[in-house]
Amino acid sequence: MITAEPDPEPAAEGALARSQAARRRRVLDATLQLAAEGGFDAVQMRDVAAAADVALGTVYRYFASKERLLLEAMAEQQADLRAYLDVHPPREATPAARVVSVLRGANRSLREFPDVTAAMVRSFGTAQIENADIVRRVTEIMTAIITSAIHAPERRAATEREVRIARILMQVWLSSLNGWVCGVDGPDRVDDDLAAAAELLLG
Amino acid sequence: MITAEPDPEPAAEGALARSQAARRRRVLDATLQLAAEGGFDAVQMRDVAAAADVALGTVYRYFASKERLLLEAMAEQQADLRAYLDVHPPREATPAARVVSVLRGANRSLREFPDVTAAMVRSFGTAQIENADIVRRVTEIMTAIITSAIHAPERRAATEREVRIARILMQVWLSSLNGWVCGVDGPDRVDDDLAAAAELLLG
DNA sequence: ACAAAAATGAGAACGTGTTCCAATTCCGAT
DNA sequence: ATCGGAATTGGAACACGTTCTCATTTTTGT
Repeated sequence: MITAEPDPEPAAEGALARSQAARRRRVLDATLQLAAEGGFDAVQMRDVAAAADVALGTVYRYFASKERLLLEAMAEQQADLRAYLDVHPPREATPAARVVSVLRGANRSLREFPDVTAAMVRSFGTAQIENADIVRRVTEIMTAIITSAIHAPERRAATEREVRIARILMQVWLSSLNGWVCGVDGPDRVDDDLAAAAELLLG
Repeated sequence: MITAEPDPEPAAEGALARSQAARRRRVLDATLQLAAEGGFDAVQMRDVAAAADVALGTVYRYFASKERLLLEAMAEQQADLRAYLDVHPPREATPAARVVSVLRGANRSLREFPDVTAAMVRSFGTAQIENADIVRRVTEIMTAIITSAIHAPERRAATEREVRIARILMQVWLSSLNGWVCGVDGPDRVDDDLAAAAELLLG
């Protein structure tokens, strides 16, 4: 079992690493599944463990808290979006139009699973110091998505000013999502806020 | 006891209303006290009740949840700030400078009690639909504070553009506070973000 | 002053996130 | 094939937000 590797995957270290990766994935998938069905409250750790076919303690071995679990799922989601956009950059003519296009697309996805989005945004809003690293990672990915949109398709380095603008847009995005999932505003408001901000900052 | 009113207060409806107001105040004060000492986690409902010299059930009669309790405290805090600024409007020459001045002052206060701020911002970030009304109230007050700063000392109605800018600044403010209380950024970053945004939007 | 109604107090009880533990299983190396 | 250590399991246990009950007090209307 040490030398014989029936697994076509050449990268993985060994059986342990593979089964751990599989476990981790099952837990994340169970989380998304439960969140899609009933939002934050439906993501109950005992249920996550059961759905992932794993013991409760194992969930906590992989994710230190429910908050962390949802934040890691969020980071993964954003990383996926970023990877997609690397392959399919926006084709609009102006920076403002590209930003609006990208973020509208992202919001369209988020709206398809409002409970998942709500669970993630809520976890984001409650994040504590012990999760600062993922929160930072998420914000960095979101900011990177926006800077890429600003000067796509050319991939030069972002200017100081562009970085500041991207950060503001990221913050508007997050605040607006929060307003949506809280029920303060409708989902269209997210798009509207971002379009207005992009216009004012880049138009 | 019906006609005789030893209380100098003429406005209140009756003894009940007065004792209720007093109770409510005690609960809010106890909340702030506990939050100041140990942040969100130290605001434990049983402790709030004990510190306010009130039964646990009574706390819940006045505030439907811990989240609501902290959000009402936040709304009150913001309302106080707004009232203060009505009396002491910023005297800087440009809109951007006035906005920066007002928000720096607000942040200075928030920094004095970081745990209180953290508790409030955290409650804001987790808000559910049942608290949409206070979340909206808080955001409206914050936005009003900013619009006032934009065109103080003259008190004309805000233009459409000004309202949109004020909303963006409010969202930047909230996101930045969230970044601070999460430990992602230092407290100075809040001021920096707002100064940069004000410059870009109003400069 | 008295009766009905509302508010409060005191505390038990429940749900869910989190922690902890003993027993077991699995992996990697000899 | 087997051993030592790590990972996992299953489940108990704990903490705190929340709900509920019932007795007691306070307020209101007559």
